[in-house]
Amino acid sequence: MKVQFYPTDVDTIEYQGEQAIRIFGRTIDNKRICILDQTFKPYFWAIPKHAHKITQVKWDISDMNGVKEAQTVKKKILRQEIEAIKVTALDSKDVPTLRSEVKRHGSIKEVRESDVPFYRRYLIDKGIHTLNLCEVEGEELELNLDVELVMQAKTIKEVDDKPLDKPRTLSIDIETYNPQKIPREDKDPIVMIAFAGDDGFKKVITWKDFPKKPDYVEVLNSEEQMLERFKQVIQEYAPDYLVTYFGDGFDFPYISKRAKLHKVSLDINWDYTPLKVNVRHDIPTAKTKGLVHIDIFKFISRTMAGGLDTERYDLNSVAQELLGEGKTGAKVEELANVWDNQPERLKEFAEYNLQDTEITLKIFQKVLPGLNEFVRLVGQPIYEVCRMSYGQIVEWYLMRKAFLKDELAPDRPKSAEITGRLDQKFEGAFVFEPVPGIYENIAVFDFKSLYPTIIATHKLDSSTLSEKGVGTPAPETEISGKKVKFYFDEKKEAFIPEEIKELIEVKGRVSDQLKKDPENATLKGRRYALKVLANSVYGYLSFSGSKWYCIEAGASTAAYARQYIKNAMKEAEEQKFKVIYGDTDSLLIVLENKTKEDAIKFQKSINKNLPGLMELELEGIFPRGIFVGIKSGEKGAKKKYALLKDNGKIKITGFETIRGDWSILAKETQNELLNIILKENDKEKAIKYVKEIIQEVKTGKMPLEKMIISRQLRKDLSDYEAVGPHVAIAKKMQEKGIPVGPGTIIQFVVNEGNGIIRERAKLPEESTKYDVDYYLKNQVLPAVDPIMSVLGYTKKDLIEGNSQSTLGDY
DNA sequence: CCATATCGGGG
DNA sequence: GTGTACGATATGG
Repeated sequence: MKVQFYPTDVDTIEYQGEQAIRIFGRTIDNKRICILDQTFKPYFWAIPKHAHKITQVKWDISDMNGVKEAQTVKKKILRQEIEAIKVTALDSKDVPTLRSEVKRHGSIKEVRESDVPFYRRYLIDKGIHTLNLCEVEGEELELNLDVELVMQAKTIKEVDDKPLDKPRTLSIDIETYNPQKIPREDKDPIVMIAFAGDDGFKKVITWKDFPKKPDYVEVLNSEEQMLERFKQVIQEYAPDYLVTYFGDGFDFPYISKRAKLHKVSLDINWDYTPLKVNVRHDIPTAKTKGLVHIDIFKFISRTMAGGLDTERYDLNSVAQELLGEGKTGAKVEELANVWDNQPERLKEFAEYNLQDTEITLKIFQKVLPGLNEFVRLVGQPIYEVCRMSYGQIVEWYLMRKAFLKDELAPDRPKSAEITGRLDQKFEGAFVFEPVPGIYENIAVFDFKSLYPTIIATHKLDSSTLSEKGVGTPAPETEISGKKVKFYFDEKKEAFIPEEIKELIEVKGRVSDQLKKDPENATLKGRRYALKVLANSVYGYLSFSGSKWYCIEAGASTAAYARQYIKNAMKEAEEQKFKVIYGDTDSLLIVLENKTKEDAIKFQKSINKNLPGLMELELEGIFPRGIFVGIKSGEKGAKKKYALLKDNGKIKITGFETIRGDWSILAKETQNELLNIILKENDKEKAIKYVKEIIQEVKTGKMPLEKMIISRQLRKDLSDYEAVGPHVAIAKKMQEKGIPVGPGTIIQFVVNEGNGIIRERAKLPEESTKYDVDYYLKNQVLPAVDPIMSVLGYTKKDLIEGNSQSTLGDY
């Protein structure tokens, strides 16, 4: 029989005594399907030291244990033809031992592609992209799986590149008992779980009854029963995708732990095995089989981050930006108290819980076209693509391209190799040191895809890297302090530069299509995915873990970039523009008595002389901007400025009070100050505002809650060697019998008195008087001083309340 | 300066 | 899973 289906997840299982490929998906008539493919065999490549001995080596390998077959095949390494031995193994489990044995053979130089996970190899070789329509031919099988159809594949192929467009999706979210804010897995139960489905399905399950229950609420008798029901709801809904916001890091580890305590088996996988939370180093991931767990936070905070303005990636901020709506209603800090003492208010929390799943679902649907494009480009399962770092995205994209071009990929470097690479540092981007100040009418220019266009235009990678004097020299640069100059032979065929060139060209075509259809989400996602991929290749070339590592190309790319940006600056100055800043690929000039047309003329004059795909763009004209100094001196800090946009929003770069370990006081003050300066352009108001704040701090009138600094315990108290303020407090809490442990957030206020900080740090409720000096010196001044010194005020001016003595400096 | 610790997301 | 991988920044010594 023949069936058309959309594959959603692929892995390997043991079947009939050997490793088989297992594909889960959804058929075109909407059934869940599982396909087993035993026809595909694992293989890797062995490269002989001497080409003339290849036949003998091939026979030696054929005789090794676990070898199904060894053949010589013409392939390419760095685009040069070679003869390689394809070693086909009987079973993928045998590959690691077989690989070592082949490596030990005296006439073998190296092995390649021996570390490609079996199912990834399968997808690449079969030309199958998950989510794209495929056709399988084979027999129906009887297996105990939670799907409507099981098949054993004879043949399988991709038939269309239109992806599964309406996956059945269920979003989930838990609420936990939280007397100490961050809940403790072993002590604090889950009190509610919400679900939202793409067909409008909504449900909240809990285990405490309360009045005025909405219809979607179902009350169970205990946490244990709620967990059983949780499982059931998922099985009944039978989604393709199970979507969470930070489910890898919170919901699933928590659910897993609570289920274990109650001895509930979370067998929601389509093969009836339980959900598994893998912890590698510090980072947990929750893997399901069949249905795919998509932690949308992971994808948004990593891969989409470059396309978003938000500085924070909490659900509310991301919803604000992507949906234009945020969270409303209950305050989650009150949940523990309401659960214990005010069950009549639990309705608010059921609504809150449901809202989180609905927002998560909407965010997922909003970013899905983009995510789909990454999956199509990378060609690996969506579960993995949405968790990939940039390095992996590039690497698996290149792996597919390498296969199509007969290029043999190197194995990943071993740890000794990685350590060696990490020690090699090269000179990075050029950053112009700005003169601190406030500027008006700032024209911002950008080299469009600077690094990718340099790599493609000058053909920089290991396939063109040549010895001294052969080919074209890249600009001189430094690696680990040594001056070096590399040569790249542009006449040679280049692997990575040609792939980049193609990416840039495809992106250009997508941009053209977008001009005709500007709101097309698929096209927007495609353009973004292409951009991210192209921009990541530079990092990939010099990333210590990469297969196609080439520090010479990385260092030379940066060297070319410095040359281009410096030349553009020089040219701007020659055309009598005032350059105020430049960083990597951008150039900021003030228009002064010139016009936008002059700026465009400058841009054209640069573009006339740029080779290949390179291009300078005018990003826009910003009405006002501030550049701050390093200390209160004259030198400008690099990468630390704020620009006022046309739409009145402020684009902040490099100011660091966003982190939670600053007090609210520092954050609010800095924000308000930037607003006064950039929007209102009122220096008098700025100094007045800062002085008022400082005065309020000095006189002790600032509310204590604005002084709270939060820090989280990350390990058991006994494991701390260095005792920071929050550790000291936690120890005291423990002595009093208050439970503290990993995850507990310690809030403290630094109080007046003698001794070092940790002796004066106290819990907010035990604090009497905050330490004026500490807050001025460590919170308020670091936040405002760099900005105020631009206006000509020294720290002294701010603290002593003198008049603006050094205004002349400005 | 280097080594170690913390944050982020979640409640 | 044909494994062994966060990335950036602050603080302590």
